[in-house]
Amino acid sequence: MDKLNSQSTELQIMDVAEQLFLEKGFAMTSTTEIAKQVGCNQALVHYYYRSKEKLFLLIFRKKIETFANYFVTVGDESMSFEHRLKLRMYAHFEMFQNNPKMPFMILNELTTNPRRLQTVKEIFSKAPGLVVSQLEAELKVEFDKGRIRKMSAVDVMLSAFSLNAGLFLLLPIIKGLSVLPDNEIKNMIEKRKEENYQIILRSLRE
Amino acid sequence: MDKLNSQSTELQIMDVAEQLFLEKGFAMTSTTEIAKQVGCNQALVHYYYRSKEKLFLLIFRKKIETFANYFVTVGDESMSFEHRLKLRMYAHFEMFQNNPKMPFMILNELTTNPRRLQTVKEIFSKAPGLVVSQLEAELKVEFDKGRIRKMSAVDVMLSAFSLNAGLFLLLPIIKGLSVLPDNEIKNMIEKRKEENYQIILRSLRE
DNA sequence: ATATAGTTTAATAGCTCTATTAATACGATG
DNA sequence: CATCGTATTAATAGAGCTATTAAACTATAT
Repeated sequence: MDKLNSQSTELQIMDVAEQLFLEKGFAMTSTTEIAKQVGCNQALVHYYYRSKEKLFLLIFRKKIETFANYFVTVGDESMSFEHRLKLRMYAHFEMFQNNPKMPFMILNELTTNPRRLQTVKEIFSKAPGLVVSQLEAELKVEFDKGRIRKMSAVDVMLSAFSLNAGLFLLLPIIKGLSVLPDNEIKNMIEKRKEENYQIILRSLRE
Repeated sequence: MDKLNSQSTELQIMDVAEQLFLEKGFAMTSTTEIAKQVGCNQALVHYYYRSKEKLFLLIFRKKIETFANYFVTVGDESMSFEHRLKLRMYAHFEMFQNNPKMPFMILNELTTNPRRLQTVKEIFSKAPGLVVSQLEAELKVEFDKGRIRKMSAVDVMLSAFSLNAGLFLLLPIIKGLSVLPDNEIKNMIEKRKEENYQIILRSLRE
């Protein structure tokens, strides 16, 4: 193995682990495989991170926090409702673009291992219904102006989330079934960013 | 263990396996656990189904076929475009309602184990682009009438799929975070069926 | 009652995985 | 160069898992 790697072994382990956990999930990834891919002894994984679980939680927490942080993006009071909606939708989408495998990892771990919901609860406890009630208020203002139909913030968020996450969840399958040539995929993703915003916007129109 | 169960052990094993595979995925489910939950010896699982992989594939194929079959639902020529769209969206949604854990299982297995894409290809090879081109044609008719904006069938299907599957993928998390009281969940699901149809319909409006 | 086919069990081989331990190599510092 | 802390390795305990095998059980037909 080339030991010319600039990074410390400790960080390399973390990086490789992140890749593998994202790709195949906690259960399907072994510390042996991580070590092999780093090119070091398997004991080193435990030397630095004690246990597979602890190493995983480090990475998982980071992802959840990235995810949670997105929610603070609010936009400016002066902007139109449409503009603010667009900003949010784009920010959400771009977070997934930068972490395309995050949605699957989070979904996978929370579904197969419900115990992990606790971790999420803790991290989200800070800003829980705050975002929802914020959006709720904005929707009410627009509704009172007669600009949009009556719709709950939870519903809007659920739709937006499904559309954005859905694309990235399906991406490996789309690629695998080679429905689209590789070079057009990037294209398609970029188009879906605007499309998803449009869908949410139109779904609100009276 | 009560051996008064009406079903044969062979079928019981299949049923329990289906539950567990749906719940926790292939990797996280052991034949030992299946046997324990059935109340029989672990060797029986292999006696009837040879290997864990073969047992899994039996179940996985069934799910994929259920999924693929939905696509044939077309609707009547005489109906309006809206009506046909509604029929399809509802059929799709109801298939998920009847198999709420199917989306996760399929997604999980195809993502963590790309080798399984082959299985899907085989099953889908029968009616591949047929459904897409069918919808494409219908969209063109409506577009030519000036009733809807220009949009590709793939885009529409991706959106519809994301919205419908998204709800059922998120359900365990929504329940786990106890965002909603248990009795209101059924309510919410039923509302989302119409809502998702509305979203797709509105996304098409010129 | 005995033979026979189909079920079920206990035991275990063989594998892989996590985690630990003790020994060794490395590298900086005094 | 001797020392000391850190990094790394080999070896292995201990657990769980899949799959196989041979023996035991059960029911049914002759």
